[in-house]
Amino acid sequence: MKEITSQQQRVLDCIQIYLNKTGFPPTRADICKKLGFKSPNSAETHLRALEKKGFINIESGTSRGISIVNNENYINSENEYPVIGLVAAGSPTLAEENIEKTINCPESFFDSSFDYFLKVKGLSMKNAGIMEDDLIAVKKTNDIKNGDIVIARIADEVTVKFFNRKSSKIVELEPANDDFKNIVVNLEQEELHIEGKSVGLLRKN
Amino acid sequence: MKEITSQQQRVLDCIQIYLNKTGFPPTRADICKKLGFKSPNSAETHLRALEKKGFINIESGTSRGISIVNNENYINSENEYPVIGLVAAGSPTLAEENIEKTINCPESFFDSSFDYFLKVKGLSMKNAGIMEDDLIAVKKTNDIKNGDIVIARIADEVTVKFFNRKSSKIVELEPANDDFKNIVVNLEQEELHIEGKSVGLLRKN
DNA sequence: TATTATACTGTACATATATTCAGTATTTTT
DNA sequence: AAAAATACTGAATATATGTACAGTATAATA
Repeated sequence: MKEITSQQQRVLDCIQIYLNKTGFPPTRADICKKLGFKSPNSAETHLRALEKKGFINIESGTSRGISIVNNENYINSENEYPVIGLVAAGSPTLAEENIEKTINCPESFFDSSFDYFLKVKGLSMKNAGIMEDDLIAVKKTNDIKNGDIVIARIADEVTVKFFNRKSSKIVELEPANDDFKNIVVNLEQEELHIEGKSVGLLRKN
Repeated sequence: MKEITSQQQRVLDCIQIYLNKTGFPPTRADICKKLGFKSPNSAETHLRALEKKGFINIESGTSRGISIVNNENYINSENEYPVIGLVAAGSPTLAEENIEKTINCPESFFDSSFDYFLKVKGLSMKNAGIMEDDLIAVKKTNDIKNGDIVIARIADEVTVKFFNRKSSKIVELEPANDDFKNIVVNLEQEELHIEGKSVGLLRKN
């Protein structure tokens, strides 16, 4: 890290003091007011210099987008995961690829990483403990083993089922409910898309 | 300080997370993007409500002029919740009040706040989609309605069941599995402790 | 029953703000 | 001696942003 000048130090201090006082960073104009500059460009050039020397980060195009570079730790592995609605999982139908809402959840929440939550409709996986409106944590992957719970798509019909490869050509998608039948897919005749597999489940009640 | 709603908690969490990540507060649009709102006014009204309740300060006319009010209650949005093992939920037996591990989870994760995760043994609640090793989010409360899934204790036997008050003296604890029978509790003869109720469920697979 | 609080979408607009360009001047580095 | 960095003023502008206004809908409260 390059050497800081006394004026740049004043600007850096000013940012820190402003942050302590208000909880958010100053604008260029705020810095000018505090340090007696008459042009916002005075602050701007100092900020650029501080950024170049590694004392701060500036988020371009963002108001008050100044952050003081702190030597260490951001323990931040938080993310907003989208919740996508599956219209009917009983007899599989069209999936609405609409984000209903998002859920904040640590990245390491399930044993494996995942990409989104799928809201289940229907009871075809009832005996696997997957009920209506449950949220399945879906990981987009093609690494599927027999017995995995997969989110499968045939044409534009999406369904949640157990995966079971019978042969190189035949895959069976098995429900966990006696009221539903196995879906036998002949890969030579139909195209089977595996959207992903379940790595966890979330229920709010 | 007034009570915060779950949506307001999500907004508050969002602000804290954004602050941790960037070093400055989010705009209304940032909050909308993170939480899936489509109108900046959604964020605005939540912010006004949070300000009114004393959780944040808003500097009027100031971009990103949000600061979280420093209070003891609100440490962080995230918390480590203990996972407690329930030895056998089939025929209810002793509960090991040992913390197996902890899980990091936002406070606002379920629709209601909760106190710990209970790891389920047995399949007595199978038809309610509660399977072996599932984690039930338990809220310690005595505010129980018929149909709630409760964590009940009779003497030192703990079990998860549907709650059903039959009369002032009789409570039935109902399993969700035909292989199990109802537990009829005569409150005049036996002491029934309600440890809490289920407000959510978490499964890792 | 009326009212308030909550929880949103959607549009619009004034202004807060970042940022560029054009200068001037001094100091430091190459 | 030339180039680059520092340290400013001043004006201009595109856009980032707060915020008001107009709706819709549901739940809680008085």
